[in-house]
Amino acid sequence: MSTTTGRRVSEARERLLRTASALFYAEGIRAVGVDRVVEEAGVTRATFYRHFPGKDDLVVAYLGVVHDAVRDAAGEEAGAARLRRTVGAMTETLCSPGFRGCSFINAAAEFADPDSPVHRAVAAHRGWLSALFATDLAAAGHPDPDGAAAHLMMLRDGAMVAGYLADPEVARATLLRGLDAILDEAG
Amino acid sequence: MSTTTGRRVSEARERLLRTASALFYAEGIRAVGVDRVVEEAGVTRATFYRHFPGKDDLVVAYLGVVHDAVRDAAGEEAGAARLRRTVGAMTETLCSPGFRGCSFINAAAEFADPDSPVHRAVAAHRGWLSALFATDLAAAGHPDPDGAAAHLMMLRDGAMVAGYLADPEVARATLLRGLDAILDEAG
DNA sequence: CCATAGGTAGAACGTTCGGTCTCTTTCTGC
DNA sequence: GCAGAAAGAGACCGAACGTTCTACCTATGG
Repeated sequence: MSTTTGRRVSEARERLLRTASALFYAEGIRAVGVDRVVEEAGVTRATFYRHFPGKDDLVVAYLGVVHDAVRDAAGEEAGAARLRRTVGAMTETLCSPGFRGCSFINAAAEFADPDSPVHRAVAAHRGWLSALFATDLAAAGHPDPDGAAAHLMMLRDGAMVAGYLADPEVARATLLRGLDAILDEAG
Repeated sequence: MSTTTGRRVSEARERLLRTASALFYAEGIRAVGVDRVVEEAGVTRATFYRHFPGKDDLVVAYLGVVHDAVRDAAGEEAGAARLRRTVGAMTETLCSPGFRGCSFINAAAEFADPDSPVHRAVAAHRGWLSALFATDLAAAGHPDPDGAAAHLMMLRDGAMVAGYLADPEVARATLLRGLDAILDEAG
């Protein structure tokens, strides 16, 4: 077990990932070069390439960070409560300053090739989220969990876009109202 | 009036714009360089820079082409009919092969700076579309045209994303059903 | 018939891109 | 105290980026 004691899982790697996440989200992925990330992380190029095979891997790691945050916000036990918690967390993010839309939707806009690792990561997250919605809806006794999950996913996507390019408060209220309506269809 | 007779408003310019539109939409704006556009349009760099001050202007022109197409699909006389026609045209696009989402949402993902000409063009189109929705809703006798327009805009945005990253048929049906529900609130 | 505008052709600009390299320093575990 | 991994410093690569340039050709309109 007891692996390298000192700086645990590489302090430089964490700084790299944190810096890249902020930059990619705020300015766009293709708009930010490796130079920028490396410089603002206070790390040398050599160090970057020791931790990541290439820029694409950094992008995938960035999306992994966002995915983990959503997963952690959701929690464990399936049901209407988790659904409200998950969607509630989204509406919080939606209205916070610096919100620039959904990381995954934005990434898919930049990486069109379905075979690209980045595009695959987007598809994986969206598949996971849809499945979570469907599971919770089923646990809440919804007669058509899959259809309702697809519907809810669309509402969420619209809210994410509107939170960036329109009024976040309206987006928040509309998404919450939509969730209530879907939950009303269940028991 | 009678300006240059021959090739009307510059054949080369039109080829440039057509090629750029296809490329930008299919692969992303930052992913496509001037070299690619110029080469695939069968035109030299000098010709490109005689017609466009720079790449940004080409991007804005591309968004203008898309905007014009939406405007033409909408038509003139305000009301429920125009609303159905406009949204109906969107659901057609949504389900057609090669659909890669909304040009404006995708452009905003790549151009984060609100002062950028590209971001401004996105905001302008979205403002125009929201206003069109509100006008039609008001003409149809909706009690809260602005609120309903914001709601419809969110449904549209969600459908655009879902048409690209999820099931287009579901997106189409859900958007159409949402429009009906909103129209039911009116007379 | 000549001026002019729009086109082609293609070299070149400086910058940035993603990525690789060598050399030295620092820290940890044995 | 010494081996070895992790990181710093920074030069370097070829390619692509957006952009500018000169030179020549070819239509038109006056």
